[in-house]
Amino acid sequence: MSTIYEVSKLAGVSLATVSRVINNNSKVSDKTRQKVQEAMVELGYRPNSIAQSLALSTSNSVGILVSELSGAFFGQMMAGIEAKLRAAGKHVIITTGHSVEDKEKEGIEFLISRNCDAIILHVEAVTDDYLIDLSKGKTPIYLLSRWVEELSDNCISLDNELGGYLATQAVIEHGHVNIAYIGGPQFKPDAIDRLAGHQRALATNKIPFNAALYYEGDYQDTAGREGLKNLLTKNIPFTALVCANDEMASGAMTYARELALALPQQLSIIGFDNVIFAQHIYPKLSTIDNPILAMGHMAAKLILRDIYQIKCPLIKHFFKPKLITRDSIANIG
Amino acid sequence: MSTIYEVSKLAGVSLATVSRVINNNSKVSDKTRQKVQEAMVELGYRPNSIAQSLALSTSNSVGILVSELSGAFFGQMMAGIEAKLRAAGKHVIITTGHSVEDKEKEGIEFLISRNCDAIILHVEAVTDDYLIDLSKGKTPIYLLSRWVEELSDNCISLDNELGGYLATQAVIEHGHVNIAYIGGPQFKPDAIDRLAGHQRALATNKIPFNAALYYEGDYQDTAGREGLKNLLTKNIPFTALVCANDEMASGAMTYARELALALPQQLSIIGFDNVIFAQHIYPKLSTIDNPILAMGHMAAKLILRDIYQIKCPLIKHFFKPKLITRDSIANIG
DNA sequence: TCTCGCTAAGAGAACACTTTCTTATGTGGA
DNA sequence: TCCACATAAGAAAGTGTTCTCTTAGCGAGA
Repeated sequence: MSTIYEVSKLAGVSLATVSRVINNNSKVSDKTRQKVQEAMVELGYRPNSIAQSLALSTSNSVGILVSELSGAFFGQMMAGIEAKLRAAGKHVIITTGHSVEDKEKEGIEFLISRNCDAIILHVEAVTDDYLIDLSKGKTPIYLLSRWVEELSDNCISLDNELGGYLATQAVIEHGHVNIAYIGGPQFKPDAIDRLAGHQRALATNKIPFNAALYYEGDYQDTAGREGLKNLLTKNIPFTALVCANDEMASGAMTYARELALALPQQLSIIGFDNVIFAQHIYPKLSTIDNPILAMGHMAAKLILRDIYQIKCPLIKHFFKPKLITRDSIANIG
Repeated sequence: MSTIYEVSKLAGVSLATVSRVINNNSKVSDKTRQKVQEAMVELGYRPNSIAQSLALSTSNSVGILVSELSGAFFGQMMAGIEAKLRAAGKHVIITTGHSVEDKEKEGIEFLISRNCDAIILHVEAVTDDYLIDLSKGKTPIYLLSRWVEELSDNCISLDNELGGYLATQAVIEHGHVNIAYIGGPQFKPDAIDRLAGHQRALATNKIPFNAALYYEGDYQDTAGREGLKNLLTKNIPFTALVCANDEMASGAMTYARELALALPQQLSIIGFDNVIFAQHIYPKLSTIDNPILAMGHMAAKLILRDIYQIKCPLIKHFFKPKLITRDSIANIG
């Protein structure tokens, strides 16, 4: 790869002048500009953005840390962020944390050490204190789908508790009282909140929470299957199953059908997230809409505003989920 | 952020010594090492990998360019690559091309200019010649899910033609002769190959290809719905529908059910890719397994071997798809 | 014709590291 | 006791940019 030095030599000008042509942030005579541009073309010159980053200590790129690269939820999230940022000419550097503390920290350090202008974090294992500490550093951090009071200006998050409440409430309104719940891993903040919402809905309706009708899954489809299997072994009858995400709801539904249960007549199921395929499973899955794409957009807008001084109207930090009614809940009683 | 200079001052040693401690590639006495390490801890020092990159012109990271960040297929692909690379201590920088030429080129340039040690490309809009040209540059490139003969050592790809053939053949073996096809965008190599495979299967079985039973979709679920709607308006009877991916198959299936068609009795459907949710739609979708996760692993192994000299046995460049039989194809006649 | 003032272009430091070359220190053998 | 040698540590150059000073050159006004 040719360097700015070679260009300057070929064009017969100084380094500074070549730099001025590249960034055209300062007057350069047309004649000189032309000479330089011709030299750049001839050498196939491309600025080395590593060197630019070092000199500017800025990189025109923002880091994203997600738990996983696969899964409908993370796909939407990354796509949401990237679309807005790319439209503004910014690049995105993505890495993963796999929901384990060391890897999350390592990922964060990687992004910071790459001179990202800001980083967007979807972290689950790291503590609030760590994040607060981190926010005092040079690189601004933004939290997606996690709420830390002290960092609230930099948080974009969903009211997961409300979502959990709405899901269970929807099922109750169809007459169900015997309700099982397959939750997410209880070290993840959203999983905790969704469960809390479920319990609030039960309490509001004077239905006792029965720990035997609770199963903790890992948000994978296989956990839906395992969860339903496990719950059924207990021989406590239930007519509705609330799942903390759509993947687990799908897994449970598939397993229920293998058992020849009539759906939704014999078992009503509701999910959470409203990922695209929720409308393609049968019966079409009722669920809670998680506007993760919009939240991704919003995180990007926040950064565009704060970091790059591009004005973005309508900033919103806290999103409300809403119920999506489809065909997977039956009336009872 | 503190620098190596501040560490050296605090520890009372030279820059070189600090660097030696960081990289421990040279003898440093235990006493000095300890002093330096204490200074690093006290200052919360983290090496700036941008500066390291510049000095070393290497970055311990590999770039990935995908068409989209969302979608089950890309999720699996990214996850496959990342898992293997991360296990070897390498980082991944992901960006997107959105299947449009300019954006693909821009993404590639971004990755190259970030000093990636190698880049993995899933590109669809850029020409073979461009790629061949690119491969002559300093940064090694690897192509995933695309075959360019001149670059075959750096390609990992699936026999899409065979996959298309297997899908249609599966349907024919169930007695179908009136077969519709919803393809992918015909500028994408895999979409072209899958269609070619479909046509070969028809030809092998002496079934003429009827252009009226072909619809070109965009690989999204909505295209499945639109495609089926469009095909039905033509009033040419068909009993089976082959889709070039699972998303479109799901969309078509959902629409078919809305029309109250009995599935699979009145319409057999087969997809392609075997994404996770294919087993959760109803009837469970028969499809063609696309081992994209394994292919991602393989791309990573190839790079580990070529670039980082980590020996990886069992390199394989060309993958064969296979038929996954589930419940979405009915016997006929 | 001389000088003032403006603009285009150059010189060189800075960015945070790595690494080669060089020097200082200490050890062991004669 | 002296010298050779090994080894730890330092000095300084190099990596490819940007950017702040500084200077050269030119036109206009007196």
